[in-house]
Amino acid sequence: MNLEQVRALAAIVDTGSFELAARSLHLTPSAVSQRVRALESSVGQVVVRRTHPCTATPAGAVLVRLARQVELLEEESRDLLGITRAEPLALRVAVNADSLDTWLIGLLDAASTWPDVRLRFEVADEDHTLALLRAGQVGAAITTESEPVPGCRTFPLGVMRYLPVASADLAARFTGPDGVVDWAGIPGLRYDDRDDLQEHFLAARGSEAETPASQIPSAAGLRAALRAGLGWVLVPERTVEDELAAGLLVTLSDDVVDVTLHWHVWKVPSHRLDRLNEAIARAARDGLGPLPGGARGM
Amino acid sequence: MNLEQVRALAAIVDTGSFELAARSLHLTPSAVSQRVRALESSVGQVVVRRTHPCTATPAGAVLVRLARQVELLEEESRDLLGITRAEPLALRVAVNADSLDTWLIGLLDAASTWPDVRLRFEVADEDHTLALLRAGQVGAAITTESEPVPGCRTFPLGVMRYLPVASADLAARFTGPDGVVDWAGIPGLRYDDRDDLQEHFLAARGSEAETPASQIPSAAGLRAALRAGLGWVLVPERTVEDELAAGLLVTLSDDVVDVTLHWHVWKVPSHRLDRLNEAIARAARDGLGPLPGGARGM
DNA sequence: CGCTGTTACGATATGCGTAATCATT
DNA sequence: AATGATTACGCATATCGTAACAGCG
Repeated sequence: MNLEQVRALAAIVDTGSFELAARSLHLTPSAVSQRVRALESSVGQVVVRRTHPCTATPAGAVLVRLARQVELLEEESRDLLGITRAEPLALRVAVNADSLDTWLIGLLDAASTWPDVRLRFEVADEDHTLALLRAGQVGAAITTESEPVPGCRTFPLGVMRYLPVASADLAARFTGPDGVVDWAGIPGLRYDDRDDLQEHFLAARGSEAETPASQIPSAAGLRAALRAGLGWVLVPERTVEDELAAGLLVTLSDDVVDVTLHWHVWKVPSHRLDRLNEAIARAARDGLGPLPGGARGM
Repeated sequence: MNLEQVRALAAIVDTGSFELAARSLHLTPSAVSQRVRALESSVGQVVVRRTHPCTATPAGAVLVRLARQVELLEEESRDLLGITRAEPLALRVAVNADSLDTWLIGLLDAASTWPDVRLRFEVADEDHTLALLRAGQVGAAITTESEPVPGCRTFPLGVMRYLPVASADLAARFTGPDGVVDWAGIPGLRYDDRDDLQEHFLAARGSEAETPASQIPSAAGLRAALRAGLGWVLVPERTVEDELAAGLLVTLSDDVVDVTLHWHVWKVPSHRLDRLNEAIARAARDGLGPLPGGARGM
């Protein structure tokens, strides 16, 4: 198996097209096409879907992961040999939007001092982060599932607590004299159409959850809408602590939603990954709630 | 960094010479020499000592490990793609002689059913197994130290118990009427010149251990010499259970030497390594004593 | 019809083998 | 001297680029 050809495949999946891949490899599109052709004939399977953007087939995903892991090993060796490359290595990490908006910010401070890596966060739904990891597209992922992934190490990060909040006046408008919220009537907000957390919350409260919630796929936008009284939303506790204390926002219920987050990462020996693991664990310790079933470190 | 060149280096270290490496790569010695030359000029360091046999320099060791780990990843990908190569992959493991003679035999039964790997045991002194692992020469090692190796995973295996034994008549000859053994007088046996276990045992008993022990670097030979009454020796308990029960051999003291063994293995995602880890853990569970400080699984 | 991937074909250059040379024992 | 690594050199072939072609939106 020719690893240069595998690299070409990875570049295509990275850039999304043969043309951009050729540019990044300092080659012509023709050469890239020929490399992929040779690779496909050697493995006997189609490795890339010629779509826009180009995507890896299941067979291609295996090879993409191979390319990335070899790249990591190679950089590790280069470090040990004292050969420093000009460009830092890209570490792709799949995360959910809420994490990136909240506790992962603590990681960025640490990461800013790493000269040899460039973090590439792929924001995805919690379910989809695992798919990206399986596909070899990312080297690590934050998930809600602790189900292990082949070739990966897993450790629990902590609990992210969501509170049902709304602006004080909106809450007052939809709260009865008995202090019970009219869940079916109060307008909802949500980040994107994959946000099933809120639907579960509503379903558990008898509301059939067909409430057409406003959709604002921006953390800042969502908070602004929240403050403006456009609707209620389940948000990470940390993001609204100040507003709650100031009385601008109120919780609609004492119930909370606790989501346990897990870290999955390639089992490849790399000090870059080790350092990332440590920093992630630290950021989680600082920014997430403790684990439910007794403390277990990494 | 050209991985074909790195492969050539690994082949040289494997075979011990440029010529044999060329044969194994289906090339001429000239081509191998040129590859190494190109590699050395690209990393700016000498990677192999032109001795007999050829050995890797520190820089070369880094690259050899890279080659082996990439090979493992590549095979893993090939498995996932359903491409089975003709020749199984060589997994190199550094072990101490005693383990290979005793509890590791249980592993061989399991390993015989693996069509895709060929185990290559490198027998070495316990201290040297770690060196082989660090050098990238082997992918896993059994050691007496739990000190972690960068890029490796470690778990404890269990305790190997050594008994001081001798033939019944030799024991009788060097045991006083008070039942105390004349450690300074009784002749000793040992496997090889690295066997410091016995010297420690003697030193702890006041004997200054300059006893010129007979040296028999063969497990079968050592046991034959033991039965023949040539000397006493510290041997793994399991190897002499039957003879002790039959009264052919006797223990010279109730004191035992317990050595805790540890497993170190590359942190590379490979189902071959995972399977090996499991089998090792199982063999250790069956063939070694339980861990001293409370049971902790892998 | 423009965009992007593929193919045909000529050009080049990487890298091999042959054979002579050098070093080491 | 013999063994094994290196080097000089010519050559083959893999691989690239150019340019024409094809599929698709």
